[in-house]
Amino acid sequence: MPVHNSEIADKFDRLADLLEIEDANPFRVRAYRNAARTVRGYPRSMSDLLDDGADLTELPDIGDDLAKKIQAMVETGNLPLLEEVEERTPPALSELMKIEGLGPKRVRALYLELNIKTLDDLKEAAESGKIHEIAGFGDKSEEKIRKRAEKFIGEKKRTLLIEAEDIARPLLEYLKKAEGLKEIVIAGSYRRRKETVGDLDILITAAKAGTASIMDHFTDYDEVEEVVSKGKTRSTVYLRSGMQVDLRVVPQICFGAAQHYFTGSRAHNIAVRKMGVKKGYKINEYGVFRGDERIAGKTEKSVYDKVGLPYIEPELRENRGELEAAKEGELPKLITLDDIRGNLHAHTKASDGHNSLREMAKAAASLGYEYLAITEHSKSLAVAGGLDKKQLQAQFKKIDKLNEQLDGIVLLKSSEVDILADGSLDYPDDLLKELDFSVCAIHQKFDLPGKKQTERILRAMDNPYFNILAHPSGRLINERDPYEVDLEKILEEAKKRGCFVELNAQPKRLDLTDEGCILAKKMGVGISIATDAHSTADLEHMRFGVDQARRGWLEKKDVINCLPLNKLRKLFKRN
DNA sequence: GCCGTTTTCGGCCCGACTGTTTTCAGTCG
Repeated sequence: MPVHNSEIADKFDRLADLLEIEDANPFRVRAYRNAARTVRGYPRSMSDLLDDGADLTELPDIGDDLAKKIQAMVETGNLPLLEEVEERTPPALSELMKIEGLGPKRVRALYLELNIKTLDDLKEAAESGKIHEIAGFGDKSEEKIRKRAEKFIGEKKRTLLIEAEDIARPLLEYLKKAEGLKEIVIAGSYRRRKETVGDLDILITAAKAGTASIMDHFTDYDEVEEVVSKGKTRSTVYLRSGMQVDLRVVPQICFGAAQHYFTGSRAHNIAVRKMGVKKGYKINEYGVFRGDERIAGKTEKSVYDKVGLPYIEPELRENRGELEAAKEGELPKLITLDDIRGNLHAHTKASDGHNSLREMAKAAASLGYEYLAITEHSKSLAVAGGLDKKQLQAQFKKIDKLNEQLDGIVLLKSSEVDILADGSLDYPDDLLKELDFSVCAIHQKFDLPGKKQTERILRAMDNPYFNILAHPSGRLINERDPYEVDLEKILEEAKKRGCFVELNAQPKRLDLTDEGCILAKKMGVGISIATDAHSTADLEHMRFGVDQARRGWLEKKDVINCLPLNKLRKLFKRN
């Protein structure tokens, strides 16, 4: 079983935590964290890169030493240095650092003074009142640690973007009523449209700095459960939903610089600030400074301008090559929702959807689409009301009839055809021939070994009536891991065969991932952004798909459902 | 441990808030 990038990154992160607790050189610690970030976010697996004979030191923040360590982990699964460090410093200490308010220094103090090694040790010490006796800890610290250790449940789950929107919307409306407020924007990963967000970063500008009344208004919000910190320019709270919200208030003149700063990503910001340093500037949330002189910061564009770059869209700000592309004038012109001309994956009552053909058609037409494909499940997927041959042909007749009555939109005859365990398709060719095109997907046997799963999909693509591979990883965010599959191989073969890959826009799927999109684009495989709608309301999830596509650098030309219908039909004819 | 238009050593992004402090360390983002 090949070692995943995430496993390598986790090991580096754990090593960084433990070294930090040991009071190692902070820059060395940071080097491991940077490497973890690079590896975790890299679109191809380290194992594949090494197979191809790639030089890992060409990756950002990976030097000779870390390249060797990565190679060792790929080959043996082990990181000997981590094991060595774990011999002398209890591994569970890195868990304790996840508790709010406990960093390396305090975890170290707790360990050295009270021999606290685990969460249980910590709870016990807090209960018995031993903690406040340590130098640097007082009654308040002890009480906070006691409370937080008690309800600590480990890794905090990130929230789906669509759920974050539901939390943010009423909060935003409430905050807008604050006195003295000029502008308000949600920054952070929410603005970068990441598929999940860890917290909400809200930025407000006010006529004057240090507007205490705005902070009071914020912490008075009736969903606030706990105020973690509260200052003049920055406050943090937890809402009842569990969502952490950070609010920052800056003067209006700093809006652009602050927006840039709080939108991140961290890696992108650090890289931009480094570029500023080279030019003799200091960049922070208040602006761009040359010495004491403030030379930019009113708009984000002015910040980029000072480091010699064009404006970079928030979705690209991950330090995944956007700065280099910007320098070269090669930034993509990102796709927008308006570029979408149709939707190639939708269900009706005939299988497991909630609306009729006509209702779906009308809803799609009202979104301005030229076409909507009806893609009921195929016969093997009985749990989802899969259609047999007769039922499918009956539905096609209905579609033909409805198409005669519809104006401005065309329903396409399709099906979400199951890819069976052996790689064959769930309908015979003579039936598949009747489809305008097919959307093919895996719905069972998720746990095949990677090689078999990949072969299964390749075998399916051999069928000349295979057009689009739906939700290619099968993952459900926070619920189900992706199945083992060699995406690069699949994309390579899809390109050869004239097949396409879906970016499923369901907020829980968003499958392809952003990194998958980057890879598909690089390999020249066309993408269908499709909602997999099971109701008329689901059709509007298209915007999440477009968000993800933008994070994946996709342009209008990379997305097949930006084409008019006549051109799209030609794409589906395989020879 | 990484990195280099200040290039193989000597730097490494930057500011706010809290608590325990008498001027700052630790933590966080």
